Amino acid sequence: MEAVISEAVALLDEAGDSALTFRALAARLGGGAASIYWYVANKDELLDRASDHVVAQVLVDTEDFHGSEDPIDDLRAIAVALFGAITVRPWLGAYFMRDTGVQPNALALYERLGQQVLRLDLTPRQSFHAVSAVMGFVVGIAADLGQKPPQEVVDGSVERDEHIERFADQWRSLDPAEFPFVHHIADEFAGHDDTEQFRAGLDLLLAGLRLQADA
Amino acid sequence: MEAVISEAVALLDEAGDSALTFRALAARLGGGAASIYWYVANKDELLDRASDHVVAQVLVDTEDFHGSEDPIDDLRAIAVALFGAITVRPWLGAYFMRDTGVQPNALALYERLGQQVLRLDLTPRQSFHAVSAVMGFVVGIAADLGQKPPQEVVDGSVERDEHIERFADQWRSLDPAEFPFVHHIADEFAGHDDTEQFRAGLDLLLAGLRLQADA
DNA sequence: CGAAACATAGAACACTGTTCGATGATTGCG
DNA sequence: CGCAATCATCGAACAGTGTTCTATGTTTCG
Repeated sequence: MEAVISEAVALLDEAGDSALTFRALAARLGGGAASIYWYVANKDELLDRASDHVVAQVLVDTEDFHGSEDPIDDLRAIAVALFGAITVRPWLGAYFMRDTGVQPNALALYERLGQQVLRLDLTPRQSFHAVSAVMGFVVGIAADLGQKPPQEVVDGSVERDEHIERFADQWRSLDPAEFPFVHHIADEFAGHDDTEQFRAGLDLLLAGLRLQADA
Repeated sequence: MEAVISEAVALLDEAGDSALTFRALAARLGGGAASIYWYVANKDELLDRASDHVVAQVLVDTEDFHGSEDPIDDLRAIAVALFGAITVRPWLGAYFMRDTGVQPNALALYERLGQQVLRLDLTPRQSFHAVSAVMGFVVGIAADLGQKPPQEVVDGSVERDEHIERFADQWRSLDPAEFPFVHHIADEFAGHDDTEQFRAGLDLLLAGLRLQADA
């Protein structure tokens, strides 16, 4: 049983979303496809269990992220850790938003974020909105980055830079009068780092939260 | 051609993500499934075109959202409009994040957000991060709401409240010592409004942005 | 008129999730 | 020990999917 979802995660990690098929998974486990149905009711449950399995690891990794002087620092640290986990596993983003309240470990993570917000001076409604916003932001940005490149860039990172540069060139070739902003940030886009981009947005969100807490 | 993607959008609107199949679409159009391949190379392109088609409408709806006294007000208005469009069409969220830079109308929307940010006093990098953050937040939250209820709640909104209430009850039955935050916000969750929740998070983000612009 | 471009479908293929029924393996117990 | 009951596995089949191929009509226009 543990081997089933463990191998499912491995399969997703190696070849992505579309690679997880009952027959492929069965081949890895050295058995028939129908056998998997003894452990899991359907594919949805398989994905839920796989997601929850890696979220459990995030939970472990963020175990000590509490009790620092500034609750918002803890909040940021947890969010960054979750973001990192989804960045490494793009498939996780897609299957994360669904059933946030159903998958036990996802709920625990939600709670962990919430406990930091509890340390701020906010109304219940404000804290509910704050945690939902952080969670949504992390998942949204991470899923955004989850779009895999066309079919190249499955190897070296040099080609990744080229791919992103080609994108920027495409932007630069647009009409400057009609797309002033795209031109304005084309260079930034060309040399951007995903994690830095995420942290910048997160900091905006947290700055707004701090403003609200200090009001 | 116009009829193809138009009917595809209608199909997605009526019965959701899984209802759009080549055979079902062909039946609606009164023809064979293979005929669709004359207009579109594969299903991915069909979905891209369908997405872009409705984003075009968002573009029209937000045409006048510029030039107000406060650029951030315009930014908020555009974001809310986009959020509304995805709320009405949950399928759009899932297919929105991919190829943001490829689908022309999505790029135009990105530009429209960016032009408001240009009015703020920011570095190119800051404005790049700001627009990406707003875009990611909208899509992330909207996609989060896109998870359709189990299989009920396809009709009256009364049952929706019951469904959400059952969720809240489940939360309330957790161990208060282990889940203090979940208990703290259970009532808020039970009576929450999706749009209000979104706007609250967006306002946090925009407050942080204003802080950065005024610094 | 006739050829070239446009447009349409039916049949088949490979692949997916899923079900069913039969067949082994293991275990507990009288 | 023997044997029934549970646990576990698998092959074969089904319905449904995206996609391709090839053949056939339909329109356009020189």
